[in-house]
Amino acid sequence: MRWSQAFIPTLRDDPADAEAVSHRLLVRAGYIRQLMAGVYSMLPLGQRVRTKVMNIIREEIDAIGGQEFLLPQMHPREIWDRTGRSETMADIMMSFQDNKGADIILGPTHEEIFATVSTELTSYKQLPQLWYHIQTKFRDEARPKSGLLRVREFTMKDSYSFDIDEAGLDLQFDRHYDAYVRIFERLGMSVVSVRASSGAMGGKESVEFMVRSDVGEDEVAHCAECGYAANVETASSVVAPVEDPDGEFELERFDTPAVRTIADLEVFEGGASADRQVKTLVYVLDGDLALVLLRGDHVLQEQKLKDEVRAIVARPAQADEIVKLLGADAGSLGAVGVTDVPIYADAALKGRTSMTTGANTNDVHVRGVDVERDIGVTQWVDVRRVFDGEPCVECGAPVSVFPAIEAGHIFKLGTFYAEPLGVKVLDKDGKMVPVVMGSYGIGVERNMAASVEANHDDKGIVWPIEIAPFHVVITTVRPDDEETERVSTEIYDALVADGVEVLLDDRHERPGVKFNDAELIGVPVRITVGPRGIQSGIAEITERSTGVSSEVALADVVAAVKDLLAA
RNA sequence: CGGGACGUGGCGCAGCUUGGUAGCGCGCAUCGUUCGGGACGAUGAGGUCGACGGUUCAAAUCCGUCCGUCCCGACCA
Repeated sequence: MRWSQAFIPTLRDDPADAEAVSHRLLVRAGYIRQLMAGVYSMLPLGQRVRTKVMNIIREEIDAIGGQEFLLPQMHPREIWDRTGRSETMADIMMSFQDNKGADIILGPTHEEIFATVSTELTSYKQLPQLWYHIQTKFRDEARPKSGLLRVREFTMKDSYSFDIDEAGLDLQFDRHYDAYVRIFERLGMSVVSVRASSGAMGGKESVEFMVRSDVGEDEVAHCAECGYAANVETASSVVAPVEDPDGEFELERFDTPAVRTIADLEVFEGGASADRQVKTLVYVLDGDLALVLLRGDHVLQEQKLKDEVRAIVARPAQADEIVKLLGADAGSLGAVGVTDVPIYADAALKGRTSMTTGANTNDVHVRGVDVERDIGVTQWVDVRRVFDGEPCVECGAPVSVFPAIEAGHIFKLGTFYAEPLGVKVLDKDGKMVPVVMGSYGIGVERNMAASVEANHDDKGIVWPIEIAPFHVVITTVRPDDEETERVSTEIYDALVADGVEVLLDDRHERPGVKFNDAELIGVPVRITVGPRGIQSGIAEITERSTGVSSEVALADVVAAVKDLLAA
């Protein structure tokens, strides 16, 4: 491709308000343009990279036995009603009515549709199966952000495995795990795999692949010592023990005028330090009120709560709901004597005595609380958020908590979809059994952006060779010079004949402009051809990643470049 | 969904307080001089000032409504 004929609209100014480097660079270097919130056009450079990312994924999934499908983007609502997800995922679903008035959903994912196709499986002899497609997904995210990292329309490779039993699922799951590791490696990213919450997906076990990044929206707790890694949505850590005073204590109400927070009570005369208070939260879990108790200095992790009590929707109760239930405002709440709603207490409160908590009367607290004696705990749970530096549950070393981009997510679904959608086969004994499923997702454009987050410098993008839009850029220093044009075209033709993807920068620009643009768009290898070099029979080869240049005899340029690319 | 900000040539912005019919930088076109790390000069093209409504002799500017985009938070496979 000759640059003078290519559409590569590079910009000198950063786009306004771009907070993620990858977004800034992809826009400036002419890869993408925004059409509306969370919806992007791929320009030629972007589409070349996107295609390469998809091909890498395709290769790796094919390599573990995947069969490629293409399922539709429009789904009849009824199918989603059957699994209940038209309810549970309602807030992110894009939908419309066709001209007949039928409800159509633009697929946010494809479990239901693959499961529908799979009802044609009839025998255990047909299993295992591994099906996938690479298709556009629509998710009406409340807040798209960070360019390609969080969008409303995107491409995803999602695969689905079908097995006769758990053992088969485990095998397919492990194969996907390895395939994903290879994919991320080829995309130039180091990932940490973490235990995750499966959220609205149903099923039980899931693993997320996380790329550490300041613009990531998830948080990972990771122990460098033993390798423990979990999304903070499921992570645990060791609780620093607190010594309670010896002896039996009676419940004792006392006035605490104007005390409304844990911190207030800490400094109040006769109060208690945060770790000797019981924090009482009122939550609405799938429509029902419940109390959630934590140690005063601990923070609730909502997803952990949802997982513990198997709730789909959780929200803090509103002020009026709280007063109606407990008779006091937030700030004076306690669980002592409460019997009419479930009480979920965090494990860190177990065995604690002489604690202080609200008395369910405004401006009154109660001390001397023995948690197990005085509170009717329905269920002990682990719902505490993990913080950086706390001891690892596995080995005791301090864990680090850092933000990360979720690059891929794999799930063991079990029979969550097979049951309602009737995916059943006859087993060896002629018995009808539900098929055991897994699902495995990886977002194409998000991974493009994540790769840029991981591979850039102050000059621009530094693509790994496998996904670079072009392998080589030939920068002609004087395109108007006949010899330069002839020599650079010769090199270009020779490389192209060898299957190398080359961009010939024949634009009539000053060299500085062309060098800067080449670096900005991130082409891995640059060949500089100009009259000065031709006179002494050489061209210059520069590696983008290191910036290192070497002068090579014109006759050896093609071989030298191919060596570089192969390395 | 709550809070905040913004919307003016392709891109980045000023002008709005105090109404008088639009300007700067970059980019773009032509010509010339340049040319191994973002050149310079001359000439030129390009704008329903987000939309609709109102006030006014007159609206980018004042008022109202709506739409859009971004940021913080909530939410989120």
